[in-house]
Amino acid sequence: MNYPFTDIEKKWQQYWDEHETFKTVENSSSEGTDSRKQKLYVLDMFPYPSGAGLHVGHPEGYTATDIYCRFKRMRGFNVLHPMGWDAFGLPAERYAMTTGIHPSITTAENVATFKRQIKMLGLSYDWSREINTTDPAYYKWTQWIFLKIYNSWFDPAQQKARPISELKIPEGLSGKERYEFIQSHRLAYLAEMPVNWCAELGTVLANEEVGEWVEKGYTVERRSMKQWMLRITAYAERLSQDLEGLDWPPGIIEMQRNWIGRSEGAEADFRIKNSDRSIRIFTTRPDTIFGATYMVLAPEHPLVDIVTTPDLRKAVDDYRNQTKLKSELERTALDKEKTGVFTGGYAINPATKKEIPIWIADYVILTYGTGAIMAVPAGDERDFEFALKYHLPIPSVVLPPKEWLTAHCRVRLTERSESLSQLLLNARHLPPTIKHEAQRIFTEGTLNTERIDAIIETLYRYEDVGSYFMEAFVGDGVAINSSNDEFSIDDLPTDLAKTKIVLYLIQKKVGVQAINYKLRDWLFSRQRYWGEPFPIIYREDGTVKALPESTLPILLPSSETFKPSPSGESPLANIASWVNTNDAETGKPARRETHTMPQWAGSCWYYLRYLDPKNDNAFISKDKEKYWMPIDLYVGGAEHAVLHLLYSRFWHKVLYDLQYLSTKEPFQKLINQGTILGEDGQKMSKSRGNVVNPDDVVREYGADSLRLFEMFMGPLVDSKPWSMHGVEGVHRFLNRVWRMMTNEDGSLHAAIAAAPLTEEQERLLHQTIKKVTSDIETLNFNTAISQLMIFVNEFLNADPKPRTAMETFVLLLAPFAPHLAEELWQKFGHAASLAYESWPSYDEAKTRVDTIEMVVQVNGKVRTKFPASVDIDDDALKKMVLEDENVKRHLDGKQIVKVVVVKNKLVSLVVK
RNA sequence: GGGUAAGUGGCGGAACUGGCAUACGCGCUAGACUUAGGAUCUAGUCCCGAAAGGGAUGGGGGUUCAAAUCCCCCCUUACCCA
Repeated sequence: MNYPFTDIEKKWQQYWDEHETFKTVENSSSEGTDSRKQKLYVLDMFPYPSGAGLHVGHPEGYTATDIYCRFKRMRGFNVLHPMGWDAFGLPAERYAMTTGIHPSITTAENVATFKRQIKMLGLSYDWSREINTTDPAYYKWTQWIFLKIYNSWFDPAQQKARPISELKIPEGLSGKERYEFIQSHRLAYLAEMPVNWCAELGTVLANEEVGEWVEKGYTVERRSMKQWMLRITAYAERLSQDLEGLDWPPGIIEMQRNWIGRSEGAEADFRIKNSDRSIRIFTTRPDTIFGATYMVLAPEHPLVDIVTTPDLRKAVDDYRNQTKLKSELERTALDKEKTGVFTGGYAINPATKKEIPIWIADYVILTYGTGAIMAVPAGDERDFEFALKYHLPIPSVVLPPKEWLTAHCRVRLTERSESLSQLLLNARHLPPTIKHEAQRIFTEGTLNTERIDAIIETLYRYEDVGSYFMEAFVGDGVAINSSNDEFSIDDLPTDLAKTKIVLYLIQKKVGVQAINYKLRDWLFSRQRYWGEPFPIIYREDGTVKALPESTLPILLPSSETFKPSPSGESPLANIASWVNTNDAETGKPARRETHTMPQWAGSCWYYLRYLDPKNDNAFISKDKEKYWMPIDLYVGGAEHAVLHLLYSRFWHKVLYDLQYLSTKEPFQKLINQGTILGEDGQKMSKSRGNVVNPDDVVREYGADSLRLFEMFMGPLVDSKPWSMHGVEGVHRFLNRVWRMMTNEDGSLHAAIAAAPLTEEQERLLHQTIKKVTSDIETLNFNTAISQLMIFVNEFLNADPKPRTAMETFVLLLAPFAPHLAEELWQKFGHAASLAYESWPSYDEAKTRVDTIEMVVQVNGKVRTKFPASVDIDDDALKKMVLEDENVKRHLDGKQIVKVVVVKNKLVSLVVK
């Protein structure tokens, strides 16, 4: 017989709703009430309400935080635990394009489904704080934050954002220059950037979508367009630095670091031959500059037009067109064959003063570094490969260690061989003396390892690296072949060589020390309908004007047309009545910005809005922010390890700099729940047909069983496969709990009585309290549940069942299976919900046993076990050990060399 | 190719700072109750062995009285980066 979970769950969900059991109020000390309560902000990453509804992956994290919150409430914390909807986004828009149903309608439906499903799980959210990023009352403030970002600049001296009004403007700038100076300093700025345009789909794609459509055979083209950028790179250093104090999984911190990709190096100018222009490059290895035998510009680099000679114009243009079709990933993949074309132009290497050819190649990316590199084929894998392919010289500039040379030499010099002789004859650049010496050693037959090493080194020093070695040496070594008539770094180890060459470049005014970040500025425009409109208009003269705060929100027009225009512009561009407006100040006509913000925008700050969701006057009140922030626990999928968390941290820091927030970082502690795989161990997906729907599970076994199983499967952070049998297992457990507590007719079990606990029962009770308490604290829910099972296995058939033990158990079970626990709690005669009952405490002394099983090892093997009283003194114990028959048998005729006693665990004898 | 995490029964997993490997659950086997069972209860369940005993935490080596746990090498898987 199943316990009546459906009725119970419905009943308590209704109770919690009606009594607003989980509604949270601030209790700042000024209000006086509950000021002793410590605040706790526990947050789930809010979902995108897709049409498919919840899958069993969602409840994993939600249940974990719910258990934690319910536990903490019972421990006297003032807990904030909200939920909301990240509801702007592409799928709704796509769906709209095929069905003609407005995204706001599908979104509302999907939210309703998600909410129903989440509510059916009995999660203790404070629903009065529910937010939705598509709600104008919400996105009003998203737009407001954008204005704050737009109206700020980054002061490098103070390393922080400041209001644009505090920007110092150089004297004597004309009106236009002045405007451009200001625009170029804003944290939000317009720039010509490539978008992923797919003509067949008639839409622009997000970077992460490109792969999917290209695979399906569509052509995705890079097309340049003026777009909004956010100057996140200004914060690169702080975003990297402030990871330090966070309680995050080390792997995630590492991923953020890699994404920011800080690298130290130098920038240097290479003058273009027959021109007064020069090409600026960034390199992490300025010490290899003497080995730069050609340059490579990104195909989109603005100087390409200047350096290209008429005869090569066509080849260059063709190549540039091809590049447009490639994604950045394709371009930079190491295993792809490198391609490029010569422009006909030359530059002067500032170190060697030699003319070197300028190429373009798609493996150089315009937005990384300066979009141009000095190619040092001996010191960089990609340059090496490229130089081999196009027969460019590969001189050595850093001497690798011996082992590297031997391992990577193309010729095996292990013995007298034709190859060596051939090698030496072919070597073109060896100084004659060395050549003779080598030949002599060979013919005289005194070729030993040492001499071979010397020959290999000589080849490396004087010959073309590509001819004799298999790859580029990218490590640190000693500089060679690196001098000109006024300067040398020869014989210096890499780190010193770097310093010295940078000083030289600085002195010559052709270079500077520089730090580069892989992080790019954030492309913040989307050519979409279903997103936040920008509070921006363009005046007739082309200048940008930010709309005043008082005009917010700028509402998304309720258009029937969602398709983008053929030009790749946003669908909003088609709505003339919306686009064409007036500048309220001058009354002159103006056009609205037709791009919308990316989905990340709303999720960048949602955690703040929960604190003050109804505030019409501010995005958040200072008091509330101060009371609740930072977030004490943030749980979500690892797929957001980089972008969402980075973008949020960036916005947070801007708002912090502008003194709207009191914390530098939003998410103090972060946990990534693992993926729940299908029953077959594969990722759950419709196409594999292994998707588990939580509705089915709840109908069949109840929400408490679903919750319990998701937590029992294994550690929260691991990925693990689903198992219906496993759900049945925990469901059986809940049935046993029910039978332990109730009679057939549902009344409180007859055996429950005010009886004293046996010593054993008492110990198990206290051990259970202890284990469950510490396991919830550390989020080890699987082992907490095991302990609850052990308890039930013991008490199920006990008679009498001591009432205190039973009531305590209900409280321990409550965070995991709250519906069942509430129902049982009521059966015990309690009128109110147990949500704020105080959590059971335990007595450490009562968790201890007084006899333990002592293990005796002889030479590392367990030979016997016997009961011994706790804390027995060593001498008495030894005596017992030596009297033991089994031990005697193994000691027979041997000497005891050593005795190790581990208190209350074991005795280990070493005998000979 | 680089980085990170992980590899324990038929399966999910447990084992605190090195101290009885396999808790808890699933599955399986036998039995009980039942008209019936995909309900419930009882017992058993790492491998070899009749037993004594021996072996086993991906593989190999090391440190130690003692290693799933610490160190070195290798293999495999997952994720991230290139």
